[in-house]
Amino acid sequence: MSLEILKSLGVALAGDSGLPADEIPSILPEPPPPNIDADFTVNCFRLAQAFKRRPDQLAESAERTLASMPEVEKVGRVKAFVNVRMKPAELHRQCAKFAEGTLSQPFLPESRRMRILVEFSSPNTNKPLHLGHLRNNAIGSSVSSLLSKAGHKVTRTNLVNDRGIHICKSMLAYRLHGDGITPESAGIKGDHLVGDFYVKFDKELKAQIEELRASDPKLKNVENDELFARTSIGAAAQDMLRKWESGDKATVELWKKMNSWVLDGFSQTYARMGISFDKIYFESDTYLRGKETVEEGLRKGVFGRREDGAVFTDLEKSSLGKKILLRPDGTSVYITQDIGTTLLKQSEFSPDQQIWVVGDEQIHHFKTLFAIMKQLGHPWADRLVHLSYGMVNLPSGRMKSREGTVVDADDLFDELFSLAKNATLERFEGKEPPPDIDSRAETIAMGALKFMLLKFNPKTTVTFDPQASVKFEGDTGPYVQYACARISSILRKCEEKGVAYAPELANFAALSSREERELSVRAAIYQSALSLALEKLDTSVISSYLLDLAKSFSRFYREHSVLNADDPGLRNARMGLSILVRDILKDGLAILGINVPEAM
RNA sequence: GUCCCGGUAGCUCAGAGGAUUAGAGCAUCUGACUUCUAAUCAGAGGGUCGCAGGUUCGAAUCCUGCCCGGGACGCCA
Repeated sequence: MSLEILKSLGVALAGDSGLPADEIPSILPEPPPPNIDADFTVNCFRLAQAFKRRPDQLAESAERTLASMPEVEKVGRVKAFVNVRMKPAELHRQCAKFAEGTLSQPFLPESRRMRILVEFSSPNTNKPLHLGHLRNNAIGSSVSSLLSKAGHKVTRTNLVNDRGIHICKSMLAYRLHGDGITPESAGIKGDHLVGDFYVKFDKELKAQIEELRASDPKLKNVENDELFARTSIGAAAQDMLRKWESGDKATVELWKKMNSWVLDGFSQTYARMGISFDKIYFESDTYLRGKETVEEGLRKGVFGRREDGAVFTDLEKSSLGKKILLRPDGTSVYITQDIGTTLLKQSEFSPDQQIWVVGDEQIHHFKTLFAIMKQLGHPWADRLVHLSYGMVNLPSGRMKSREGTVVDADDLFDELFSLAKNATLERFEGKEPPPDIDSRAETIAMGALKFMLLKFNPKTTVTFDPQASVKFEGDTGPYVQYACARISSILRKCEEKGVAYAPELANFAALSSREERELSVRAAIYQSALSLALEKLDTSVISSYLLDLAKSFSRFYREHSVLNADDPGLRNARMGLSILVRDILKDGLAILGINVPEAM
């Protein structure tokens, strides 16, 4: 797919280059720099490789070919950039056709569509979700949507980490100090209630460690981790974990109760974010998996056994060193579980590809996991992907739950909601505020938050400044939403005046201004943005694109009136263009998980 | 010690396998609401692209070395 004119160009250039018809590279338009008088640029530096020609030669051929086309008004060339200006009617017709194609059908050819399983979020059930989880959720969810839009069959999964010593910490603190309190009796969300006990445990642990140190000067240089089991509270937590693993009734009951509180809280947070999963795995169900696979690998000689009985694998060849898979006592480690769940997901859904959205501190872990899958001879092992992302820091540094510096997800939602509501109220000063103000404010707040999380490349460690990040002006989600709301408003006004859109009346030849041309071309390159985002698995490409398109629209809006256009031909052409732009903005925002209010 | 990621305007970030005069938002300053919504638009100032070499007609981009920041290299998860 591309502009018709560029498809023809591709055919001509391929003919010159002796490429077979089914290997014609698709040529996507690029916006020209502002000082060049053209609608779009054909970048032959980028195309040179695909056409197996030298950039300058390719550009010369392209220039000649384009100059001979009737739709073309003017062609210019700077080095290997061919700048094209089309006759307005053709420009708008071809751009609209191309952009509509992108909206209405998956942009990957059927032969390249796969079944893909994405795992993201994966929270621990000992504390509520925070800003870091929100970045994970936003990335995982938007990448899943992008993959679907491309034409892949996507399964969204979440592996909830609901067992282990950290869970027992909250449980123990609850048993010691809970006094029968419940989310209902306390009037707080279950995940927050449990999180509070986690913090309590940690405080008490710290105090006990201090006591220990004070009582014995030899402990001065011993790590806190090593002192854990020597505190009464630490030992009790370990004991609780053992009891849980052996199925002790009272322990399991408490665990079930507290976990259900946390999971209830999570569902509310997910629901508010508009995130859902096709399958939720619980580590309490899966944590014993992987052992059989490791033992089988041992029998087949893929893995080795150490003198003390531990099972390990040698990944020296991949320069990953040796990795323990089973401890000397036969118990499994973190990666053993991941081996198990990877195979479980593989057998349940037979995906062609699995993607994990997990923080970049686990890059090494996933390299190891993938190398082991390859050792085990799985043909899909080459396609496993760790989509890693950087931390979200505060201006003051890292967020630390133990120090109370985490930005809580629910609190942030509430804060953004009230800011959005106040901003909306300000705009209705002296007037009756709209009845749907709460839903508007919620849409705007979530739009601002998700856009903020998704406008950066996932790999970068980002700084979240609570003061600055919470704005609704500039490069933000609300800016893009606002462009949509304005278009809706234009269309409402048109309808009120009885001049609803009539495509057959549109005179696209009349759209000759710089703003109108630019807007059409931006709309047409939507697919380029999606393709690039897919290739990089980076939805920030889409955020940037949507900002550009919204900016182009805002400029157009300032310069040209739709409703008061000189004649029906021009008005309908502008309406058609505006509708297309709104549809693209909505479509792109939907990939990012952002809704659009009808009015703002 | 080894490996990975980053260092671009005061701040937060874009700059796809080299390529048209390095971009955007915020912040600062100037201008635009009797008009389809000013959550907007137009404009100004602000950069030795961490440093030093190299490859190239051409480097923020590729190569080497160094400096700075973050992370990983667990029988933690």
